[in-house]
Amino acid sequence: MTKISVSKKPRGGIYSKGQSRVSSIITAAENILIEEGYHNFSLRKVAAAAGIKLGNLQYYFPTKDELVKTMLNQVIEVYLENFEMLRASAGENPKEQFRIILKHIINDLNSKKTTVFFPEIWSLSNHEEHVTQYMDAMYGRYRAILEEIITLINPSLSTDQVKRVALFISASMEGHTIFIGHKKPWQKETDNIVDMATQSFLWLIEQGNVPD
Amino acid sequence: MTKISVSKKPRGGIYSKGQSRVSSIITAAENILIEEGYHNFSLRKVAAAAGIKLGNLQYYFPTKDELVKTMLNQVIEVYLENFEMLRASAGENPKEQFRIILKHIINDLNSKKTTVFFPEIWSLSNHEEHVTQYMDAMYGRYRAILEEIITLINPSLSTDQVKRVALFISASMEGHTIFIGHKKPWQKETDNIVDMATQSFLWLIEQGNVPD
Amino acid sequence: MTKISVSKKPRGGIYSKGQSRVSSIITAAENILIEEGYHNFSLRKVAAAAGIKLGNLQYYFPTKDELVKTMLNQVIEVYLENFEMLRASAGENPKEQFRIILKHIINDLNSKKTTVFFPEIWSLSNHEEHVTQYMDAMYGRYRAILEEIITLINPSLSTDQVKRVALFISASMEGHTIFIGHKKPWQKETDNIVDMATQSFLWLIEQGNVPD
Amino acid sequence: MTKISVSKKPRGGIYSKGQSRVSSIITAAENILIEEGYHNFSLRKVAAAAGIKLGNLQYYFPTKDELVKTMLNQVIEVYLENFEMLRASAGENPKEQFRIILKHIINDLNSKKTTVFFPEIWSLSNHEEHVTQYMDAMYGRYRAILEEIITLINPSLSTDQVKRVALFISASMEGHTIFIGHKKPWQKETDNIVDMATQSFLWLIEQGNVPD
DNA sequence: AATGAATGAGCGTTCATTCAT
DNA sequence: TATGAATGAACGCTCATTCAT
Repeated sequence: MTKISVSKKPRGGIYSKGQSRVSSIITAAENILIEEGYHNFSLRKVAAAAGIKLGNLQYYFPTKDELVKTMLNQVIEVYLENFEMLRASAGENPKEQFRIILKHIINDLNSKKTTVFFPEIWSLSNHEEHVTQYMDAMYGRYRAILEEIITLINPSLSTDQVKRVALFISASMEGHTIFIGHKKPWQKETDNIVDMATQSFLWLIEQGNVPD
Repeated sequence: MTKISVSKKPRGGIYSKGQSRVSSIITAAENILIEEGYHNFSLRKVAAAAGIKLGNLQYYFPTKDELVKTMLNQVIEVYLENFEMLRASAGENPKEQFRIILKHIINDLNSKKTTVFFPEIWSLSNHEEHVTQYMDAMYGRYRAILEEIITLINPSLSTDQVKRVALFISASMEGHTIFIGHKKPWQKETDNIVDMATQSFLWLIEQGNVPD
Repeated sequence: MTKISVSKKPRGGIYSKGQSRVSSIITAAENILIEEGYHNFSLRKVAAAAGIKLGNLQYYFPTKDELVKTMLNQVIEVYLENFEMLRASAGENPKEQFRIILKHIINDLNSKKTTVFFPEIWSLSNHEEHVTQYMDAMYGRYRAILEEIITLINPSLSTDQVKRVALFISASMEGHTIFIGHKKPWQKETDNIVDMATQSFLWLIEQGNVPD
Repeated sequence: MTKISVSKKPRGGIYSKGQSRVSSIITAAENILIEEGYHNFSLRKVAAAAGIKLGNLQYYFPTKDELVKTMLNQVIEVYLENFEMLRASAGENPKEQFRIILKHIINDLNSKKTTVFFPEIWSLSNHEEHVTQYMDAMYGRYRAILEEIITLINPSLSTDQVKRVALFISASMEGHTIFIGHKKPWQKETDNIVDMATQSFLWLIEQGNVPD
């Protein structure tokens, strides 16, 4: 469960003003990415959104790549932290935990940030090596949690079987982003999707006939 | 099942020269999109890849939008035509048809074109209105086929239930693009994914407990 | 009173279809110039306005210059022909003729065509040699008519005095284009301008104290 | 007598380098406009004339419109300031003031800048809304000065009569630009034009028979 | 820490022109 | 006659980046 860190850390860590600058820049960058898409993402727009001049933005993030990396890392980190917190607070009954987590994941797809950010990451990961690494690491940690719960639900599954079914489940859920996400045509079906997902995935886990 | 057509057709009707130019431009555009991603997609690159000058490309496609629309429409059309042909030749046993179609869809994710194109479309659809329309229409036709087969497998499902389960299945399968697609880390799991998908989706259809 | 002619005549003189093509092109060109100004005047726009393809337009007018020359010549010619017809039908009393002609000239400034065309010609004449020639020839013929009438009104003026006062009068009237022309703020003052012009110019002619 | 100001100011406030850059760009722009005409006016040419790169020019003037507006505003401003200074130093005798001012205005038409700039403005004002505004405001201030003097010469004229005769006089004088301006065929007649203008306009004012 | 200034490259687009059909 | 096809140049503009202040 390796944590990915940005090679050259943004400056201004000590001073609280600089610190807040960095985070306000990241926030601005996230907004631009969400509103305009990566193909319209520019440092000038981020600077304007952050209320600073281009030159100053580039004092904190010398290159565009630096900023994008930091931003993606941040988004992913926050996303996973929330997810891990959720798992920690999900109670003791494994099947109940599973239900809660599925529900949370699927409901989260409705948020604008998730709806827009993830397709950008998927698209970028096909063209930018370092994004691929972030993404794979993210889904690794993500699946790790599913794997834990799956093992609790059906301890007779082998490690490989668990990994396989976790992969199947996580992949299947990601796919709903483009159908029930923010402003997507099937958003109102979210609860029904949760229902069908819980049923069929639990059946797959419990029934145990997973390829080995 | 409306077929979407491009409003302002590209030139090149009378002479065969123009006809082939148009298709070679589209091919070049697809390649650039696949190799570089939409954020690096430029008319100059497409023209170079097509072996013509920029000015000539813009004789056939007066605006970038025109070209992108035509290209997306083409890719989607070919994709759906293949899919519809497959369904037509899939034999008589509904469950067998379902198996074959799932297998085809999931195997298709391995191709570079599918792996790269679809995330670009998903991403673009969040920022460009007309891409949203293309995409929604495409998935509409795509699900229509699934709905037919689902009805054959379990005729006791209501229309709404059929639509719901078709949505769930198609969405779930799309999600695998980013895990088992071309050069993705779990490509070797493709067959196992087909197996798990077939099992769990068939169970969901047959067991009949779909939200209504 | 030299008549300016286009060096290379447009083709299609014999065939009536070709003939009308030329004139419909000229009409289209005039409209584009009026609506868009010379800085937005292009062969493509003219072709579109004429309802033909660019290639065909350039069959009749091989270069942009050719078209512009022909168009300007045409506009000027029609303008002068109207003016000369007016003078021919203006009655016998010289002062009355003068009044009628002033009134006609000034009223003509209200028309969109005159309001827009002439400033374009003035502007172009500062940068394009051949336009200067057209323009000077036009104003020469224009003043010739004024000179005739001025001589009739006050035969005691020398030739130079007549030329001088005709120059002063014609120049003064041209200036009103930008104030009382089509959509100009003082359009409603047109009649009052006619009144003041007639009074002061007649006084200048009759009183006879013109520099010699 | 509203002073028109440019909405989005060009950069270059703090450092003197930027300040002088702005004015050298404006000068370059004026020269290009004068030498080439607006239909040949391009940012690349202006940048080259200013001895800077295109990108740098656009750092100071983000859009072409911005530059053109600023340039026109500047030219007009300087023109009016000179005119107002002249009026302030024109002595006490109203008729003498009038003579001096007419002489100045008409002589100014001989300068290349005036000869070329004004027809460009007239032409542009027919196609670009904001140029119309600049131009109208300019002539408003211009006539205001004439109106003052006219009132002094003949106090019995009503406000409307004064405005009317000022309009007539200023319009008439503008018209001479295209005949006695820089390199125009009648440049040598300048003094005679001054003479005729002074006589006839003074007569019109003093005689008092202005439409009301 | 922040802004000003400048560059060079690339973008989508428009255009006059030439030549083949 | 008329259109199709293609080119090369220029346009206004956006951008990431560098460096001075």
